[in-house]
Amino acid sequence: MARALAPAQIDVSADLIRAAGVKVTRGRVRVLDALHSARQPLSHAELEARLGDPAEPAMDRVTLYRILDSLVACGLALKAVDTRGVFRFSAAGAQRQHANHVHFRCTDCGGVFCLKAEPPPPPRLPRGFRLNEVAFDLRGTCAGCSLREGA
Amino acid sequence: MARALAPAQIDVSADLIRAAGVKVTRGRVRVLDALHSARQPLSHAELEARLGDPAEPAMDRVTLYRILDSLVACGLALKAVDTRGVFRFSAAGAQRQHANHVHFRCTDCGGVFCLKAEPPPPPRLPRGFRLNEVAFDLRGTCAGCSLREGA
DNA sequence: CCCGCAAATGCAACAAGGTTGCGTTTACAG
DNA sequence: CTGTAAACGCAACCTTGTTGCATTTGCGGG
Repeated sequence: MARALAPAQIDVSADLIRAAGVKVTRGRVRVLDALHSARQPLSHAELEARLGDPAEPAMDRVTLYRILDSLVACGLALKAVDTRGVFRFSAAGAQRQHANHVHFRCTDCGGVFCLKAEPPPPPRLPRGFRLNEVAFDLRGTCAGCSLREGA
Repeated sequence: MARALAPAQIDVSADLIRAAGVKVTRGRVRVLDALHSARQPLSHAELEARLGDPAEPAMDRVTLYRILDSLVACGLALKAVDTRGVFRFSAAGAQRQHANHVHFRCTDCGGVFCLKAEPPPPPRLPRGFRLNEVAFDLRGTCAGCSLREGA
């Protein structure tokens, strides 16, 4: 799980970027790398913090926004908005592991829990509609919050 | 559809607010009224525009934020975030008609379609979890967008 | 009907998240 | 090696949302 920082991984990101048909720059490689090694979608602020880690020249705020936009535009990253209204970015493909899961969202603490159950088969769609993904989301109160409330 | 601006409707909002146990003010009544007569959740900016319509003193920006927060806090309004990361508010109850529907969201045009089908029974939850609402969301391309893409 | 107090309002200032314009640097094709 | 379009850095700006504080107002009780 905790993979060594082999230079090989950098090449993977670089190759992906090259294959996407855009210029390979250090910034893009670093950002895509960070997205790949993240276990959750990251906000702009979180990415900025992570990239400031090494002695690197700490990339510009605007540049990071533009890099993220370009990665989204060429299909290497995905952009979504969280419950606070902040954009979060993830490496394309990373979210596939959560597709077709059943999720439980706690309306109290905002937590998301993956249930083991398989999603039910989708109903028949009107003519011309093409299905891509199903999300079976249950909303309510999780065990922890139920307990605190009941007390 | 276009209902007359009977003063009766104002009283309905006022009564709801009073029943919720908070002070009845002109601002709250106007806002709740606007939310009730809206067909979709409204953003702060949209509400501000609608309320500026009559010769009313055009309520303060911050006051509108606080009125919305208070309506949410006492359960008369709901707050959600849209794809742009902006908060949208709706009168409580207005969305109930969409709860427990099956929805199809077009990832192309962003449109939401209500399907007639009933949502499948929810799976067994871990101990302590309390279910409140189920959302069976299908994502893909709607008929119109499929057609345009195929062309 | 008036009084008092907590709640609500208005105003100003601030903070975070995101965008635009422009001059400079850099990847990379020829 | 060189030219050029793309990417970058910087400064300024916009929108959305929040905080502090002084003033006004709803409304319960005298």
